[in-house]
This record gives sequence, C-alpha cells and structure tokens, in this order.
Amino acid sequence: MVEDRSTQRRPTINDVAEVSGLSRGTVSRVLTGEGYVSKESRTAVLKAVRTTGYVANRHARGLATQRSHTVAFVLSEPQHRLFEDPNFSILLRECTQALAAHDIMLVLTIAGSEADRKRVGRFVSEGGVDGALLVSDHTGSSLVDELSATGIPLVVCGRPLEHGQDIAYVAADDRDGARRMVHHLREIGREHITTIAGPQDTSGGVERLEGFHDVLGSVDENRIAVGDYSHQSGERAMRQLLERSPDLDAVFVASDLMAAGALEALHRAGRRVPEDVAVGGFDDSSVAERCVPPLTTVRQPWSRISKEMVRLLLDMIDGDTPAGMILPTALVRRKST
Amino acid sequence: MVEDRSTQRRPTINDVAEVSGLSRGTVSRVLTGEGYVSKESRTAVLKAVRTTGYVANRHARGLATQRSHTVAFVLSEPQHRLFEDPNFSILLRECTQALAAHDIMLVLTIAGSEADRKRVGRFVSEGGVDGALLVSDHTGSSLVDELSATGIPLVVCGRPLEHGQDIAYVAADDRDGARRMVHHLREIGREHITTIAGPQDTSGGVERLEGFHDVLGSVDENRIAVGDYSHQSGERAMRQLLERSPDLDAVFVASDLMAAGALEALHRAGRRVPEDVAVGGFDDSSVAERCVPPLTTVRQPWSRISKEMVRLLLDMIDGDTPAGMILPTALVRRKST
DNA sequence: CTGAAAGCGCTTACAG
DNA sequence: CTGAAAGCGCTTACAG
Repeated sequence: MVEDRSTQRRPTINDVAEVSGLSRGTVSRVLTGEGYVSKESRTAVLKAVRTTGYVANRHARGLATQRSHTVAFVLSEPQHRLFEDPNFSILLRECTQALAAHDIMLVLTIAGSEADRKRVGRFVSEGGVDGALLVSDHTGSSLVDELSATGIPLVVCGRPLEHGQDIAYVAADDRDGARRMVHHLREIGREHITTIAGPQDTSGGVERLEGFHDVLGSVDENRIAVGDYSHQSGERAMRQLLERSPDLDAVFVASDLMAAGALEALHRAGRRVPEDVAVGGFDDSSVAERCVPPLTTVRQPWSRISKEMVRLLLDMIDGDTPAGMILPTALVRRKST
Repeated sequence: MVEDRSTQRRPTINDVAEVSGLSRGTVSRVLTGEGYVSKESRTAVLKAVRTTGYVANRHARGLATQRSHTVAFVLSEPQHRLFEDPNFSILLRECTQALAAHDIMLVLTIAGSEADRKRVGRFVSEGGVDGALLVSDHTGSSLVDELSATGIPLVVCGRPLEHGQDIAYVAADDRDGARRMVHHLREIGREHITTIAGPQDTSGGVERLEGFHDVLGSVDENRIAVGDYSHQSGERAMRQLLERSPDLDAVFVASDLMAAGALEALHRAGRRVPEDVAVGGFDDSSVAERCVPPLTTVRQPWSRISKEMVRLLLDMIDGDTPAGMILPTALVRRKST
C-alpha cells in the first residue's frame, strides 16, 4: 500500500467556514484581525481552524492583499568572495532574525554574474517581494539602479557612492572609524604609519582612506597600498609596503581579513607585531580574535546595521520616503598594537 | 513635485492581451510555453510584453498553478553557532546557486528557538514553498518530524539518526572519512592516537567516532574527549586529553574548527605540531588552510552535497519517492601531520 | 490554433 | 456584527 499524500486536499477557508457554520468573510475577519466579530463567532472560527488544521494559503493572500510579507536579500559580490568574508554571513543572519520578528520571510538571491543579475531583477519585478535589501560594496554595480528602477522599496548596506538622497542606506561611519584607528596608532608613538586601503570603487574603501588622510594629512604615496578586501590581497599589499617603505612601524588595514594576510607577510619578513610594527584592522569580524596576535580593530555595529536596514525598509513599505543613516563605530584594542 | 510610484499600476496579463489584440488565454499560453500558438500570435504577444513591461505576478501564478517555485532552506542550529561554522555558509551558497539554475528561489529560515520553529512550521504549511532543505546536525531536533508531517517534499543534510527510509537525505561518508584519517595517522608512525569527537547526538559525531574505533578497536577512555564542534570546545577537549593521556602523539579531531582550538591548546602546552603531536581535522573548511600549521583534514564534498540535495528535492517535488545518498570524502594532507 | 469561462483561495468594501 | 459578491492576476480544460 502506497499512501498518496498529494491526494490529501489542504483545507481552505471554505472548509473552515463550513465547519464553523459562518461565512467565509467572517472567517477571514477573525484571521486577519480586521473588522468587528462577535466573541462567539471568533471562538467558533478558531475552533474550526483547529479541527481542520487550516493554514491560510500564502499566494491567495498575497494576491488579494498585494503584499507578500517577503523581502529579497540581494548579495551582489562575485561568488568566491561571498562567504569568505564573515561580514556577509553576519548581516544575513541578523537581517533574517530582524525580519522574522515581523513575521516576514527573507529570500536570498545571489547576483554574481550578469545572468544572475537579470534573474534577480525579474524576480523582484514579479511582485513576489515587498522590498529588497541590497548588500554590495561595489557601488559601480548597476544593481542599485536596476532595483530602484523597479520602484520597489530598497535599502542598501553602505553609502552608495554615486546616488543622491533618493536611495535609502545604512552605513557605519567608516571615515570616523579610520580616524580613531590612526589616532590610536599615533598615540602609541608610531611615526611611520602606512595603510592598506580597500578597493576605491567602494564607499568603505574610499572613506577609510579619507579618514587616514584626515589624521595624517598628505602622505608619501609609498605608504599606501590597495587591496580588494581578500586575505591574499592583504598579504600582497603588505609585501609591497615593506619593500617601498622599509621603515614603517605601523599599518592600518581597511579590513580584518586583509589584516590577517598582512600579519602573515610581516611574520615571514621577520617583523614582530606589535613590537616592530603595530597592525590595526577594520570590522571586528570573527577572524580578528583568532589572529596571532589578536587584532586591534574597528568594530562595525552589524547587528544594529541589520536592524536599522530592516526598520527603514519596513517604513518605506508603509510609505515613508527613503533616508540615510550613519552608525558610529568603536575602537577595539587587542594585542596587535 | 513628488512623484508617486505607488500609483503606477503594474501591467497585468490583461494589458498585454489588449495591446496584442489577443485573448488572455493565448497570452498565457505563449508565456508558459504550453499549448499551440501560431508564430504571428507569439511574436505579437512578445512584442506587447516588451512595450508594456509586463512581468507575471508571482502570487497569481502560484495560486493558479499550486506551485511557488520557491523552496525553504531551514537552518536549525542555535544562533551563535550558526555562521561561526563556515560549512553552513558554503552549503547555503551552493544550494542557492543550484536552485537558481532551475529558476527557483530560496527562502532562508532560521529555527533556533522554539518560537522560530513554530514560525517555520507554519510558513512551510502555508504552501509558500514547494519543498524544504533542512540543515541541522542535531538530529534530536523535532524539526525533521514536524516538517515531514506537513507532507511537503523534504531533504535533509546528513543522515538522520532515528528515521527510516521514509526521509530523504544526502550525507558525506563520515565513517569512512574518519577511517582514512586514523589510518593515515598510523601510517606516519603514531602510536598513541587520541580523538576529539563531535556531539554524540549528531550523526557526524557518532560516525566519525565509529570510524576511529574501526581502525583502532576498543581504546582507553582517556584517549577520547568530546566537543560540540566549536573552536572553544576543541581547546578545552585538547587540554583534557593532554592531562589524561600525556603520552599522546596524535589527535584526530572531528571538525576543523575544533582542531583550530586544539592547535592553540597544544601550542600553549609547548607541544610542537606535527613533531610532537600530529593533528588531523575534518571538513576541509576555510579555517583548515589558515591554521598554523595548515591542517591535514578530510574533505567534505559540499558542492556536490548541495547539488544532490537540490536534485533530490526537485525529483521529489515531481513525485519521486525519497532516497538516501552517501558521498565519498577524501584525505587532504597538509603540514599538521 | 484561439477565445470564453471557470477556478485557484483569499480579502474587503458594501449592504443590511 | 455578518453575509453576498466582487476582485486580486493568473492558468487550463473545453469548445470550436
């Protein structure tokens, strides 16, 4: 005997109406909580819901209300980098939780390739989601334009470089965070401070470098190297710096992951950290603590960033205009400085 | 002037029908690709779709077809562990991509708390998804039962401990992987091999320990410690082993993350790796390469696991019966042995 | 090959 | 406070 589950028809609102002896409209009213319903009717409906095992059909409800209670989380990095960086994971987890608190589901979309981008654009246009959260450092990406062109509420993580106030965002105060770190390096007596900057087509990359200059003024070019946020690029950039500025005694690295790479390069070059060179990172991601020595870094308030992104998005779904939001960062001192 | 986007009505299939001068039915036929349509009609419809900017409404389609082209990815670990372990991220990314290839969206649900579990169960029951992928090592979780009770196609990652063949799964061959590692440790001449096992309420934890015993037979209890897969627990377990079996010259650790912790404990205890003690991990996750020294480990075929999970799920959605699948692992030799 | 019509399962003014 | 009815935007037999 094979039991055929597909035959079991799911109970609909009609079944509940029938069982409770009330109309579909009344059942709907108690389920949505809108409109007046007598106490007796309510309990009758609730009871019928229980006996039938009724659960409202998501699509039918979405069609009727024009709301899906679903938002898209759009990740637009090339695949390999995607989860190498723990920041993405944290953001994803926090957003999922923040949305869950509002009983809203998150659908994850990855837009690495051009084809992916198309698919995501179409999906968002399908009205399957009420809004979108966009996470991408590379603001050159056309995705911001494409998504905002759909007219759907959109909040991006990080300050978009080339957009006006028409697009909502929440970002950490990268520039100020960088300033704090460089100040710190100076305060502990370092005199030849260098930096490994992030990609200059990302707002984080740009602003952290600006913060560096804010404190140090104009600086010899040989004191600046640029990476792409990856571990490997940090290692390479550190080697460059050592070659071009052998007298360096400190380096501010624009991400923890790159800093981990820099530490390795320093180790191989026989420079002690922090005795010979102080190393400061950025992010306070999980790698920071595990570095040898543990990394002094700048903490990004991921949890709060996620919550604010979600809040902003929900407000926009309810009709609010887009807004930008800058959250403060904090210096976390460990053993590398 | 404020432009009111919400006023712009989205084009519907009726608009396309009108513009193309054909009926709604015909438009639908060309869009779904079902049924016969003349060449002229087809091009007329396609043209109208372009001029109107029409995109089919996801909910309407879902309601009519009873298919959502969406599956749930259910993560059932306590939150803090969730993304500490890179395995989850990899699996998530790979599944998203594998589904994308079939134009199916992934909705991410996290079921850490009991309330979460309720929400996820309800969501799945709402018919908003065509199937579910469940990722959880802890098979004690009632989630497997709850989800399979909804009658929705379900595939779990890892072999469920207490279920029969009624539930579909794909798992790496944990036991054989463990055997390979322990063999390897013996081949390189180690005589006092210990192990840090994973949680014994997970299939991975159980089977990797079984593999250990397969090679070594029954072993002094003092040579076995148990962790919970976390970095910290690996450190603690290693300290225990050093205390109880000071003569140990090798340790097989049931996860890379725990192995990283074990390495730290060994370092602090002044034991050299691999000279004094050889360390073998499990997973071949990104931490393995970054350990000092880089970790010899057992590679889990995550990419393939994800692809097979998705394939199995899609087959079940199309009516196939559940099946189990065991994928081979491989030893990756690095500097820690 | 195409159109008219019923149906998917909800919600929500509108009367009463 | 409640019911009847229209409507959300699609798909899919059914005639022709």
